[in-house]
Amino acid sequence: MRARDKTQKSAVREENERAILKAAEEVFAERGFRGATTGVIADRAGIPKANLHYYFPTKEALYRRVVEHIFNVWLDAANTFDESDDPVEALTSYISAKMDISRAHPMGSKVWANEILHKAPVIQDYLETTLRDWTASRAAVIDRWIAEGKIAPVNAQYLLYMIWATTQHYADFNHQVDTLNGGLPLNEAQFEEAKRTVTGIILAGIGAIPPTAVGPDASAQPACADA
Amino acid sequence: MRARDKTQKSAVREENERAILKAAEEVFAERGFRGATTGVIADRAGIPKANLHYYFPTKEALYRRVVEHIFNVWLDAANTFDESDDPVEALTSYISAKMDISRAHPMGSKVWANEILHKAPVIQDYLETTLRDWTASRAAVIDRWIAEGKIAPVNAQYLLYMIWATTQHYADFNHQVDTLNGGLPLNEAQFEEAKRTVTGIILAGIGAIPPTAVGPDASAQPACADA
DNA sequence: GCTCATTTTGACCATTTGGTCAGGTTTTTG
DNA sequence: CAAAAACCTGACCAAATGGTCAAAATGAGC
Repeated sequence: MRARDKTQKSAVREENERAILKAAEEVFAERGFRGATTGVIADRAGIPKANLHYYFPTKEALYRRVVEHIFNVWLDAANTFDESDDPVEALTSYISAKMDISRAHPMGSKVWANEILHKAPVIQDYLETTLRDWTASRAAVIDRWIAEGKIAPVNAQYLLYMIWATTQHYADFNHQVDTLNGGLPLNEAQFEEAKRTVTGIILAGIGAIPPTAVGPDASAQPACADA
Repeated sequence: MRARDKTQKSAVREENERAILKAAEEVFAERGFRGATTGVIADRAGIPKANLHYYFPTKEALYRRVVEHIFNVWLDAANTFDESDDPVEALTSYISAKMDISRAHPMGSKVWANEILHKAPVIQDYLETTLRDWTASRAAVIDRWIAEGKIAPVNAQYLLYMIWATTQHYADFNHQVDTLNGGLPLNEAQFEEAKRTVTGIILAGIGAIPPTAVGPDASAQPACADA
């Protein structure tokens, strides 16, 4: 090819980068940045190590691309928060989206966790810009719900942390969860129950729904706790 | 010394092992198992690397000791769960203890998180014995509270995960929490509010207390959510 | 089929790192 | 005090690993 549009990637490049990034996400998640070796990543992508370095000059550049991709997936899920202005609907869909990502995309969550654990050497700027802005604006939404009497007064920031921690636990700590489940991954029904439990406790915890009203099939007595 | 009691450690050995283990916990937390080097650990402990290897023959043996120590700290906190048979008291003291550990002992939590993230190569046996037993017995307690009508029916296992995830978040993700707090660690008042928020949402979420009744100073209207 | 950019790869290198070892010093004990 | 045990450490080594490079293969456009 003589003069390709510089923004256009050749098919082979596209395909190789995809394979490398997929392998890299797995290996970085399993072994951390230091524990991951370009040799192993290349093997898993089915190419020689020297070829990997042709596409990604350094291990750090590759890692950066992986983390950026994960951050974008995370941002997509974050948008479900805005699907409704009703706290029950908004939080239900947000929690559901985050739980689904934990199940379908656990490697990404693990890479993120690893990065934060090691003081975010690569993504500190994201934390200070995009994440900080997102968090502040959603905290404002929650504060408005409180002002409108839709939910009980709780600290919005710490509520968000609670949602993040709980949903991501099913990705980051899935090995522990699996072990405590007899060594098997949660099946579909178990995972749905976990999702209902998390959603129910959060929503009841902020007074958006009565306790025990977990899930749409909640027909039990409305149960005001101090009755 | 000719014939020291084999279970008795000399003072110098005691002191050196202590310094090494302290340094090791920090370095393993900051850099993970692979990222940590015996050289850096020795430096931070103030001894030559060869001396470290005199006390701990291999890096893995040292790591194992660190993880065992952390597990014991964790078990101590776990006992606060049994201080009372009242769900509000028991869960309040348990959550409080776990939050305090996250604040005072974050390195340990991070080492644990790292280990689980990497599929627990060293502590799999603990997960399958001590942790599994502890979890099952406390789940039974929670189920009894449900049967006695003290709390709403929730899945005990997933409730426990929620408590672990939320409390440990303040240790494992403290860098993210700090960044979203303007780059500064949570001060005493903020941390206490986080603790109250977590406790309040959990307890209200399972119908043990009414929403908004967060903390002992809750004198606001009792507010039954569905009123 | 010629040209030239792109892609591929085995061989290689410098650095890092876990761990060893021989010989030394200090402490305990009889 | 003498011997034995415990402790200390600089120098060293083999393996692993991130990255380079030169030479070869490939393929698009003329």
